[in-house]
Amino acid sequence: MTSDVSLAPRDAGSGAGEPRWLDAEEQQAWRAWLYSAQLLLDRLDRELIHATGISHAYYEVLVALSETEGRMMRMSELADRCLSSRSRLSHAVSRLEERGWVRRQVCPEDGRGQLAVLTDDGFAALEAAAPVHVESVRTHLFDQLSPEQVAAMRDLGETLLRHLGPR
Amino acid sequence: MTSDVSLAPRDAGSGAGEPRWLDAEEQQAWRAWLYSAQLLLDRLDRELIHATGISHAYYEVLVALSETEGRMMRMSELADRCLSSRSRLSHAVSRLEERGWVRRQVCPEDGRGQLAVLTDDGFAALEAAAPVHVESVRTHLFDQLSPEQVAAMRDLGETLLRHLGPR
DNA sequence: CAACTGTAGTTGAGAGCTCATCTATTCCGC
DNA sequence: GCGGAATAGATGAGCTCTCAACTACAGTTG
Repeated sequence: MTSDVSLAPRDAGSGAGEPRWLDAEEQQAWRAWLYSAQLLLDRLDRELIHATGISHAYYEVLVALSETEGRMMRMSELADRCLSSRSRLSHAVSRLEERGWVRRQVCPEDGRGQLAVLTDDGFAALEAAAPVHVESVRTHLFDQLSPEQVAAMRDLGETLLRHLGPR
Repeated sequence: MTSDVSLAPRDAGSGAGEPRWLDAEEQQAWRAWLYSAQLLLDRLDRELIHATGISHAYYEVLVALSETEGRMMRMSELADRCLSSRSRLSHAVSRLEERGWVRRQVCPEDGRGQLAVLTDDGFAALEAAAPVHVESVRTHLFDQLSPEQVAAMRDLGETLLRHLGPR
């Protein structure tokens, strides 16, 4: 009844075979997953922005950089790690540059390439944001789940990643 | 090692108590969930846009309207159902109106209110999009999961919704 | 080493979202 | 039934993301 695919299935095959509609069980599972994912992502993003001024997307850029030695990374690699398009990352780095948290540097080995480098200010901003973010994740995710549910969450995520992931 | 909270915890409590950092297990679970959720939402959205020109956000508006009798709903209620802000929905409905898929109508019971009404063209667009979307959901989600995993997904989603959900 | 092809990254226009603000209407207390 | 508070929704500026060029360099082939 409450589903995104609850349109009455047409009976005459209209091109590509009969759609494989979801049954009631599947719809409830799908809806629950979709709503909870949207709400959780939204909540984490908002809390991070409210407390630190950094969106989750930008936070991930800073984190990725902070984890490399030298705190620098090629733009393309950084885009991949952040599940971001090159264009999106390029814009994002430009804005992080304006804040003084990242700077660009030509890549020595490849004249086409650019290295994004995390500045000390950027690292400091990340250090300030991390405790806030981890607390959000605890509050809205782990504190709500039993150990078995956490295991199931991991299993689910890894299963889907094997299908969806580039890595 | 590969985490968004893997910054070295400072030992001196610096204001709000020691952050409850994630351990390795938790980080893997969190990463797997986050990446898979982002990739799945992105994939579904793109496939829907590519095949039908409707983004998932707009699709949900059409679906919500199609499920009511009279195919109409108050703006606020529609916003709630779509996990959307009022402003966002107002903009969205304006664009759907331009396409001729939705029209606005003053609410009889409340002079302040507006009813969003799904037009026949809008319903037809939805009917065309639904099989495409359900096939995406099947391919990238249900086809990848065992029945036990589907049950776990539902359980997870519902648990999180009890905490996050307004409803 | 000249021409072609592929790769890395940037840019700008346009679409969608957020936030603050604004208008119109209803509800409530007196 | 009047004045103030609350509610419904719209609007516009600013930011982010996407998509389609576009520039610049690298690698490859003759």
